[in-house]
Amino acid sequence: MARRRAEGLPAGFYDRPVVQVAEELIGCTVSYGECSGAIVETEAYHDSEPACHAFVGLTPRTETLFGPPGRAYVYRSYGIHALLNAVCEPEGVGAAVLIRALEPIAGIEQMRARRAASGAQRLGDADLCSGPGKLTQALGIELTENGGDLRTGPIRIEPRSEGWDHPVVIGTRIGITKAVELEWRFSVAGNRNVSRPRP
DNA sequence: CATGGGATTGACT
DNA sequence: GTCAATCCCATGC
Repeated sequence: MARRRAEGLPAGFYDRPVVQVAEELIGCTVSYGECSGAIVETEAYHDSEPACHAFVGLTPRTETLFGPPGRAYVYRSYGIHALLNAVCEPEGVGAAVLIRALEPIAGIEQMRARRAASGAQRLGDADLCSGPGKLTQALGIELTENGGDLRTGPIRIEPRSEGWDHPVVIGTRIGITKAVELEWRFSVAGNRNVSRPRP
């Protein structure tokens, strides 16, 4: 059997309940330009709960969220950071998985250079992509990538490599003020790239 | 058209 | 532990 080529996840992967997709994205690979990393932390958001941007309904901002699954939703947070999400569930449902942290795989020196250019002082490997704002900085992802197809790029998400076997920890989402009780955060147990606070 | 609030990070007490 | 930086956009007048 031919070795699997690096290619996007199947088209139907994202067209499922967002919490399930969030868990299964752990271990998958995000790549952009020369840089790539394994997803070690995610959170799910759904228009049925108030922490989700799509809770307010269809607006210019949430257009991507309500669009077809498998696209990138990139938005600016706190006026400073770009945050990367994977749109899920059928078109017409506003749901997405926030990619919160990566374990760097390729392009590490470029990641370090970009993080340094953004003013970061701590630049160990575990400081490059250990947060949703950090990883977009490190990869150089901007708001212009909003709406891009995650199967074909420029931002691409690829399946887990064979033999991925790390326990996943479930917990509550971080940094939100509404629907704080939902346990929709997933992370790789003990991984140093997971953002703080660790579950 | 004015206002206010963030799915964050880094620096500082 | 606290706090400011800084942009987009939803909301309300």
